[in-house]
Formats: sequence, structure tokens, C-alpha cells
Amino acid sequence: MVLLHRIEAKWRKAWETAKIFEADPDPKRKKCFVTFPYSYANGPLHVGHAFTATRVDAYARYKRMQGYNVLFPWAWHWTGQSIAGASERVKSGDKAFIKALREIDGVPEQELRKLVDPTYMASYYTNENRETTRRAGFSIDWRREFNTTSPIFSKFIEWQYKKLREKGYVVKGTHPVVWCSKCKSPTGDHDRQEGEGVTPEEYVLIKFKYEGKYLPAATFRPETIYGATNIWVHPNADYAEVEVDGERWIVSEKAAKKLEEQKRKVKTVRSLKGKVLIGKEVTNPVTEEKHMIFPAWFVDVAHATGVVYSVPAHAPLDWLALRDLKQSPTSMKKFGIKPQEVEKIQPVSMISVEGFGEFPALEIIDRLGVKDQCDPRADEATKLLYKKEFHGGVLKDICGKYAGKRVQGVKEVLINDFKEGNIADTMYDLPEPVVCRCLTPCIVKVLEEQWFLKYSDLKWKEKVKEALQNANVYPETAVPWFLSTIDWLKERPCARKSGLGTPLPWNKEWIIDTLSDSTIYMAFYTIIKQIRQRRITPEQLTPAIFDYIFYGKGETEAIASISKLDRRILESIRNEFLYWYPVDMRNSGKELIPNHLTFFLFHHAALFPRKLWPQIIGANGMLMIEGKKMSKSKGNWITFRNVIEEFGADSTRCALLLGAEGMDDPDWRSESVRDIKDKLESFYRLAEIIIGEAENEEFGWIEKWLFSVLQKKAKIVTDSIESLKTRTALETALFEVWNDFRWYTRRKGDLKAKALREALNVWIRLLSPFAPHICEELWEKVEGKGFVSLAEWPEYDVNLINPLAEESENLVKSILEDTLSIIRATKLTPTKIYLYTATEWKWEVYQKALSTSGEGMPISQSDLMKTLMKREEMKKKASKVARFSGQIVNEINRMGKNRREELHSIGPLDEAALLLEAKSFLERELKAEIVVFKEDDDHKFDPENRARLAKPFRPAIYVK
RNA sequence: GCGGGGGUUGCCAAGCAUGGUUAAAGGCGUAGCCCUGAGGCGGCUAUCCCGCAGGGGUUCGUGGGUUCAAAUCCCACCUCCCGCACCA
Repeated sequence: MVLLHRIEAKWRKAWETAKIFEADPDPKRKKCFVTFPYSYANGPLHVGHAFTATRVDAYARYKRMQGYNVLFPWAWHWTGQSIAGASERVKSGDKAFIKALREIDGVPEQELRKLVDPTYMASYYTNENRETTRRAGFSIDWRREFNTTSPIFSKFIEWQYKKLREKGYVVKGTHPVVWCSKCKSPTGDHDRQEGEGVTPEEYVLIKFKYEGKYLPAATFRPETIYGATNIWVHPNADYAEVEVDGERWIVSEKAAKKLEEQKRKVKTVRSLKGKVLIGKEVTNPVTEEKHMIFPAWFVDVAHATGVVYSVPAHAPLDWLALRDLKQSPTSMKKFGIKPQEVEKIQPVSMISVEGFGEFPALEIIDRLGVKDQCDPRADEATKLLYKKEFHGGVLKDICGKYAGKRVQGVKEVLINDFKEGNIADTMYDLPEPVVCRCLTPCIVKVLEEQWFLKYSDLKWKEKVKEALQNANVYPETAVPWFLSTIDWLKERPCARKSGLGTPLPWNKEWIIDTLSDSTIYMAFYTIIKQIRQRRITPEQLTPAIFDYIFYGKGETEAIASISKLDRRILESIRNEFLYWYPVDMRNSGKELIPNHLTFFLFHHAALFPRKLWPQIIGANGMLMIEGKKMSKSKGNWITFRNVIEEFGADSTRCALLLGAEGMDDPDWRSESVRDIKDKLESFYRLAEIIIGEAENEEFGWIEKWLFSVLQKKAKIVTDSIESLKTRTALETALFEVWNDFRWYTRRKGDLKAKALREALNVWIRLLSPFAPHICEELWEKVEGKGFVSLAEWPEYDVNLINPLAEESENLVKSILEDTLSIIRATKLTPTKIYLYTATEWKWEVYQKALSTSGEGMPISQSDLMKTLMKREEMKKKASKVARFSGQIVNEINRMGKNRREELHSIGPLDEAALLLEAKSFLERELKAEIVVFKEDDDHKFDPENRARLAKPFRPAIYVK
């Protein structure tokens, strides 16, 4: 462990001193620009960040070794309200929060009290996390670091917004939000004490006419108005007559207050109790029928208007309430209702739905056995029927112009028609209570003068889809998710009134939404270095300058003089942008697909020409901790810093990458990190031995074999990293290659060949994107000069592929395995093992069979025989040939085409020679004498008559 | 509800887009042996079941189907996880 830490510190320093990760434009080299979504500076980096970032770094390092001029920059996200919120919690002395800071984040006491200042908090974590990032060994160009509240960055964001507005992508409008009247701000999910996931719902209010006024009854099912039979109000609740936008409405008092928050002009005229309304009549604005107002205790005045209309045929609660009412004539008298008024009310059927008769509500009540309106199953019945009728319902003849239409299809149309005819209005409300963390019940507020990004714009969406198609997405399974997100996105509010960030350029009291800071900021990385080096001030960064840099717009000379900039500087910045852009690879957690990554595409599509759109987009799973989701409250929060200190950077990086790829969620287990650490240490020791022992120039079969399989492994690693399959890549580079080295060592019996050291040289390079420090140290030992970080990536070399060598080793391996299997099955302890290699004519038959089945069609034994019998020598032993060909036809047919071609191209093996070569190895392994015969050797020892079982690639065995 | 991704041999996890070389990579764990003063590390062997000859049998969520051949293709079902907006 000490060793690993020492190595890591050494190379971290060496890289920084040599500045090898600082990337400047170089027209002679291909470039590669990779980015990681900057982390939010309200806490320490955790192992989840580490997983995603390590994937980016491994890719960056791999590309750099391939000769690309790689730029991997890093920055810090300070904007938004989380940091403000967090320091607020410190200020207010939130005990649990402070405890977490102290114990999980490891904030020292003297720093803790300074965190009441949000800017201080952001810079505190930025410093912490920068150090963590350094220790992780990420190959970052630090000259381009910035945070998102810097004045220069703000200028860039302002430019972005001006452009978007010019293109009509930023629009003004209103928007309903869950609102806390005490905090005077929207109450997001994380700010809630109660009501997680609850969003404002739009209710349709059917305006029943009542004495020159309106009684607006709230519903989600306005189509049922054709089945209305009466109105329900709560007799004991408080209602009010109010003036709403010039009309007289009667709604609950609570509803009146809510409407005020929803951009309506509301003036209370008088208060009244619900019972005042009972027994009165209203007019159905659609059917012009008269309905009486009845009392109902299920009506909740805290919900929408506190007025509902009754559709007993299709709404279980309405039917139940009506039935309850009919059964208690006394209560009706109390309200002055004649029992016959209730008696005469019959359900009106107006939706036909499969599986139900005239009155679905009645049927479903029977089926579920609902007792009365207080029975909790009443709710279940309502939901069930609603779903049924919505998806499968058709409106009946009494439904006017909507008759015969499906409920699902006609609903929107009907609502619009009703609104236009002043039959209906709408209001927002919360379907379930929401309580703010400050314990205030929330309401819905319609925010005015809200600014929106018009993600609903169909032309924009089309362009984004092009951008998506233009990019390679890894894994590909993420594509449908992107597509559905693009389709689903609507107007999105893009400015808030609180938190850190850039004010809207045309309305400074609004602050630009934090997610807009992360859409095209990669372009900023390409220019910040020079802006800083040239000491350009924020004031100089006018929109015209950005237009020039990003679009090449305008006369260089003129633009330069207005901003008091040297023309050459301006050109140089423009060129640097053009050199690095587009983004070649951006990778993030999959949870950012529905927001950040899609917005990233939206804004690029809107602001940049096609050739500057992103090239590769990667998404990965969410890190789990010992099988559970990481969360501070569960206490399984693991910081990146801590694991680096405990296990070392290389072990951490490898353990993370070996966890998962694609969109699978990797699992962090401390046990497996320890294993990886041991593995790396043991790899290090093995490498040292190989380096130390290399002395001779041998390059025999086994060396050829090693280099051949190494090529294949290099190819797998290369192809895998290329498509961001980092797990496969590392698994191959570490374990699979290791197994090849093991087999070599075992076969060879020593580590003295210089060729082995050459192979190690390749191995170190294959591993270095993943475990860069340890590989750097070994590179120094094996190569003596330069950085492995800049060494040439081992490309697959087809000239080193040696099928014959591989097949020879396969032969030795399978002899060893088969013999062991025989020993196991027979429980013999052999003293002598006889091997019999197949005779020549069998090889001829075998080759013939391989070649005639070349086209991938199965061969038949009879066809094979026909071909073979053309030759006299074969005819002479026709029965033997027939028996043998029968044995191999199936086996060959079952091979893939490639395998057949490969075996055919190798031709007959000199198995006897190969086995003699491997004799001492086999004797060592099997602890018995090995004797090799040819099948047709007349002097062979073959008491069990096994020799005749020999087949090509499969010598017969006799164990004694 | 809508949308997305999964269910593989003790565990983690490949394979599935291009069906056959797959009882199914690799890692971990477990057992035996070797190495070592001991431990760790390392090496070998085994690890679905059966087997005194390299073999046989039964497997890849469940149930059907296509095919000479299916973990891989088709259909239905069961089941787990994730996202759903003013939060980053």
C-alpha cells in the first residue's frame, strides 16, 4: 500500500511538472476533445462521480496514446440554489445537516462555520475536489478550469441566451408551480415534508348556471356532463360568492384563495355555508337541464372548487352518495328537500364500455363489495372505472356532437370546445396535500412573466433528432430513451428568482437556470485559456466577440478595435475554438439522459452548425454501494477522496470500471476493491521479475503463441474502449492477458526470454489508461524513458497473428485436459501415458471435409465419400474411411464457418513433433512418462487398441 | 399512469443485434494440493448432476412457438430496477 501511494505521488508530480496533459491546438495532429459534466460544488466528489469520470479519463488516455491531441478539461458548477440552500442550512444550525458535513464530508471545525457563505462553501469544495481529482490521476488540462459564476463565464451565458432569444427559443409565459407562501418560492420535491412527486393538475370547471351566477363544479371527466343528475356540496363547509374576472362564482373559500394565486382577479362578495345552497336548482350549461343541489359529506372543500356534479351511472361515489341519501329521508327534510326529489333521480348512462352494462358504477360497486361513500374501496372503484372508461369507453347517443367518439380521443377536443363556449373554465390544484419543509401547506401558484425554453418547438425537436443521429451513442440502448425524451419535452422554465447564477440579460431580476449553464459550456473550455492568458476582461467580451469566435461573423479588424483587442489574439481564439470543436466524447450517468444530455443536444442543435455537433455520447449506470443506492441519509455515502486514500487511485479506478458497463449499475464493494489492490500489487511484482530476468533471445513457438494471442487481446481492448465498454476493456487487459502470461510461464518453465519482456511492454501499455500510475512506474523500469501516458497504443498487428502456433498450443492444452479428465474418471495414478497421433489419410479426409463444407452448408457423409472415393488410395480402405468420415461430419458441421476456414488454412499439423516438443512439459504436469506414437506405427505399444481412435487435433490416449 | 432498462450456473458478471466453435468468458467465493518458518501473496486442480477413458444427463425468469439446431429469433405472462420538470 505504501508502495502504491509512493508511486502515485511520484507520477502525479511528474505529470504536472512535465505538463503533458496541457493541450494546445496543433494543426498537424488529429484532436480529441472529451468532457465530463462538471460536478456541483455543494459537496465532496463521491465514488459515483469517480465512476463516470474514470471512464472519461480512461478514454482520454487511450486516445492520447493513439496519437490524438487530447483535451480533457475540468470545471466547477457553482450556479443554482443548492449551494445557497446548503449554506442556509448551516446558518440556521440544521443539526443533521451539519453532522453530515462533519462526519461524511469530513469538513474541519474551523471551516464549518465559514460555510454560511455560499461562495465560501463553493470555493471550499472546489479546492477539496480539485485535490481529489488530481489524486485520481485524471489527465486534465488545468489551465482551463473555471467556475460557473465567474464574470467571464456569465458573459458567455448571456451570449447564449441572446442567441436563443433571437431564434425564438426563449419565450415568455405563465406556469403553474407547487408554491410555499411562507418561503415565497416554488417547492421542489426535495424541499417537501410531504407530498413527494405531486405535481399541479389542471381541473376542468363546469360552470353550472345559478341565479345569474355560476357554480363551477370541478372534474377530470368533463365528458360525463351528459350524465349529470345533480350537484353535490358539503353542507357544513364555508363557501363564498366571489367575483372572478368579472363573473360571479360560488366556490369554497379555500378555492377562492387558490384562484387568486392563479392569475385570476378575485373579489369576495359574501361568505356562505354550503347548506344555504342545498335544495336549490342549477342549469346544466351543456344540456340546459335543471339539477338540484344535494348535500354530500365526501365533498372536500380543500380540493378544487369544493363543488362537484354527480354522475351516478359512471362515478361510484356519486351513486353511493345518492343511495345513502335516498335511505335517510330525515336528513333530507332537515335540508328542506322533498324525498321525492331525490327518489326521482335515476342514473343516466352515457358511456358504453366493454365488460359493463348500462350503469358501470353500480356494477363495480357490487363487484368490489363497496359498502358506502366512506368505504376506502370506493376510491379504488373510482380509479378502476375511470381507467376502463377512458381507454375503452365510447360516448353514447345522448352526447350531442360527441356521440360515438372514443373518450380517450375526444377529451381534449371537448375541453377546448367547452372553454370556447364559456361552458367550462379550468383551475390548478394538487391531487394530494403537499407540505413544505417549513411545515406550510403548499398551493399551486401560476407564475407570471416566466421565461421558457421552447423545447416544444417541433422544428427544433427535428433538428435535435438529427443531432442525435449524427452522434454515436453508447450504449445504443440509450437511443430510445433520448428519443422519447425529445418527444416528451415541453416548454421548460429557464429562469428563477433565487440562487447563484447569471442574470437574464434583458431582465436582471431573473437568474438563468442552472441547467442552461451546462449545455454548450464545452465551447467555453476552448477559449478560457487564452482569455485568461491575454488578460481579457469581461467587459471586452461583448456578444459581437462571441459571434466572431463561434461563428466567424464580422470583420476581424472592426470587431477587434471595438473591443480593444489585438486582431491576432482574436483570430487565435477563433482558431482554437475551431480546432477543438466539436466535442468528441461526452459521458455521464444515465440519469442525465432525460435532462442534461438531451438539453446538451438541444442547445447545440440550436446554436451551432451540424459539423460542430457532438460526436460521441456515453451514458453509464448509477453506482450502488454494497448493493444499495448511495445516500447520505442511509449513511452509505462514500467519498472519492477517502477511497483513494484507503486503496490508492489505481485500485479505485480499476475496481470502479470492473463494476459494470453499458447502463448497468456497478456495485461498489470494499471487498472487491481490496482484491483489485492485491491484484495490482501482484501484477507489479510479476512485472518486476520479468524485467529482472529477461536475458535470452529465444523466440520459439511459445513466444510466437504469446504474441499472437496478445494481438487478439489488444484488439478486444481497443474495440471495447472505442465504444466505451470500459469493463470489457479492463477485464481483458488485466485478467485475460494475465492468463496468457500464466500459461506461457507454465509452459516455458522460466521467465528468461527477452520476448516476454517485450510482451510485458505491450501489457503495461494496454493497462495504462486504467491504472496509469503503476504502469508509469513499470514503464520507467522496462523502457527507461518517456511516459507510458504518451507511449504508442498497441495496435493489433496482423503479422503477428499465428494460427499454427495457437493451434499447436490448443493441442497441448487439450491433451493435458483430456488426460486429466481420464485420470479423474478412472482414479488411476499413471506411470506412463501413451499418445497416438492420427494417421496421414485421416488428415486428408479431415481437410477435404473442411474444404467441401466451405460455403457454410452442412456436408453429408455420402457427398464427402463420393468426393473421397475418386482417389484410388482411399478406395482401398473405403470401409475405414467411411467409418472415420461418419465420425467427423457432425463435428465439422457444427463448427462455425470461420473456424472451418481457419483450420483448413492451417493444414495438417505435425502432431508427433509438437507433442515431443511438449513432452517434458506434459511429464512435469502429469507426473508420468509420455510416449508418443503415430497411429499406424507397427511397433507401437497399444494393448487396449486405442490408437485407432486418433483424430486430427485429437490424438488418442492410453493411460497406464 | 407514461417512458426506459433488466432477470444467465453460490455471488458479481460476459454472451444475446450476425442461432451452431457454449455446460456457457472473466472475477469473487468455496474445497483440495503445491509454495512459505507461519501468514499473506503466488501456482495448480475442482466447483450444475452422474461417470474406473477424454463421456453422458439436465440447465440460461415462466409457458408456448419457429428451426436440422435457441441463453441467442417470435408470442404471451411473471418479476426487479430507474426517470417523469423549476431539483441538480
